[in-house]
Amino acid sequence: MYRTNTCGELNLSHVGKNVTLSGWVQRARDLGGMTFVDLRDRYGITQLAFNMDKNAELCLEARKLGREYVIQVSGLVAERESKNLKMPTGEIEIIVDSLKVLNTADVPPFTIEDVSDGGDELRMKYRYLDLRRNPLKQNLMLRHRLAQEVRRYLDSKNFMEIETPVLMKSTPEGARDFVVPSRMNQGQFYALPQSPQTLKQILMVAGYDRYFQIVKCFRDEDLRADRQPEFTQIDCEMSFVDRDDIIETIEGLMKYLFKTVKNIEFKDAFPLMPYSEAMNFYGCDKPDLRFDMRFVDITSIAKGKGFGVFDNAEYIGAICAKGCSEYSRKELDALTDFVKKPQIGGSGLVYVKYGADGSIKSSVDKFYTPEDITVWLNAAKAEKGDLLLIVCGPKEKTLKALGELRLEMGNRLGLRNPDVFVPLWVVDFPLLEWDEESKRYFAMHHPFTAPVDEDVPLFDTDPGKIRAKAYDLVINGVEIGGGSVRIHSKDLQSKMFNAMGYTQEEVDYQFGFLLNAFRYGAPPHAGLALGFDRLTSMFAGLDSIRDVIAFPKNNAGRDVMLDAPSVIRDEQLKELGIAVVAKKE
RNA sequence: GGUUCGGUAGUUCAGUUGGUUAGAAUACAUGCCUGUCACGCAUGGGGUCGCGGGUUCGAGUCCCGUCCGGACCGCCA
Repeated sequence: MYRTNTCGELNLSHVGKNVTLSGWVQRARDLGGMTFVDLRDRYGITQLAFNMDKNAELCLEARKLGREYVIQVSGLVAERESKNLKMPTGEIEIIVDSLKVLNTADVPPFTIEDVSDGGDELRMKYRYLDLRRNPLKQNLMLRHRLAQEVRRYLDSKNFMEIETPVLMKSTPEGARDFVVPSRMNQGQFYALPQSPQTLKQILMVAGYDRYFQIVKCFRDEDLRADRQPEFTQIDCEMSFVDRDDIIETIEGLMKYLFKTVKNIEFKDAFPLMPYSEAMNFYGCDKPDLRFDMRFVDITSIAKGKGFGVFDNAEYIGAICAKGCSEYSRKELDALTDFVKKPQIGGSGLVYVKYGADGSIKSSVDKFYTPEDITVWLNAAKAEKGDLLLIVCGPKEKTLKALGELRLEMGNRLGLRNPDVFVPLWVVDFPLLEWDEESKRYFAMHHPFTAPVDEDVPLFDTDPGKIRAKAYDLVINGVEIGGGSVRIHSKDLQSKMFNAMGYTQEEVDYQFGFLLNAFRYGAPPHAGLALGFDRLTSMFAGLDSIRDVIAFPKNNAGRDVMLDAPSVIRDEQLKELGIAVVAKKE
């Protein structure tokens, strides 16, 4: 028997018991007359004590132990002479009477401590060592807990977990597909699912009216801190429901998760915000509502006073930064530089300092009287001591820049506390998005998304104005999930494909299987998918999803531990009927 | 495809206007130490300054190229 107990569970109540433990050597402290060894396993750390007086031979053995050696010890649980109340097992130690080295270990390339000295690349290469560290272990335990609670909750609501295939069919729109060559059908390819979208809709046709799956999805796009080429979704679909049923169900799930996993209670319903409001007042479709700082449109009241930059602008917007009227020239210059960065896209920044003494000082004093500026301050509900930041230019671009500036100010003012969670639903997204390059409409969500009923006539007049029965769950500025009510009527689906410029042949080739299914009694249905990695990282208080994934890929989409992707043998290629044009060795 | 930051000891980093033998901490090794728990003290080994080219009397430092890594933009229905 390798062990009678784990390294995390022994305490004063076990004193006097003989136990056997197995684990890794965290660290050894050799004091000369005695040696202490911290033994670690998944459950914790237990101190082992070796004494020269009592057992010199064994103590000398213990001195030879290196970091990360795998050992097995037996001995007596004893109360410590000097306790360490910082650790759960800190009141006891094991007086070891037998020690067995199960395996030696090379010196690890970085320290296996809570705060490691290892850089990202090294930790990825030796991921199995990184995963021994507490922070990573906590993250994976959190992920496991969340997955179990998701299953428990959805099961209690009559959802069925049904697996869908990983070898699927390539879809033309949306992200690039990862493809898998078929040996038995040479020249043909499977695609890995970007989401099980079409199959879950077919499950609705099949009558499984409440489906869910915690499922891997794949997108061959560039990576980010919060984007991996393979990621996990909590995928849901329901029949005989409308938008508000989905919102209610998923909100119930989220509240349950927050309560059971983080002990945070949400009493009120999550607010609904139309897409247009999010864009006009926060400059993005996933506003961070941990702080207010809504945009104030001062276009009409700031124009026409002879200040060319404003007079020629399509839109002039302001945000009010509370208590920032004493910002220095240097700070304002830094903010101006921030706004003018190419990624942000603003052309410049105008400020108004509303001093605590009621004084008004702005960068446009030459063009505006204090009375003019007071009108802006009132519009922004600014108080003495506040700072007004104003950006102007083409409307869409300016809203985006102002949105980035708002987040930057939120960071600077410490208003984005990771321990505070503010959820909302963004609704009424546009159904279609015009693409300048290909001169046609694309589905903003996907081509099976239903339009808002009263907007259907717009298919014939102004498709760009149609609102969709789509909804995103946003928490703290992060898109946690999204979904829609699906089209189940053949006529409506045709209108949709027409608006997107599809020919009947293209529709049949790409979506024939789904439309066929819909001919046999498709129920009204709707669904949603939650980003499981993002949800977990948010619960863990992390910005990156990499540390909540056991084996993530790096910035370039590589697994540096496995060294994948890699070239394959010529025989393999030949068998698949594939010729590689350019090989990257 | 683009922007930007970085690459120096096993590891994390410092390294001044270009200047003589490239440092610190930690890890590692050895020795001392009987209540440590980030133990302590002493000693020691450890470097292709990512790679290639250039400027220069002289390059870790400046220039060009390239590779690798991070963050971001594009992209992600």
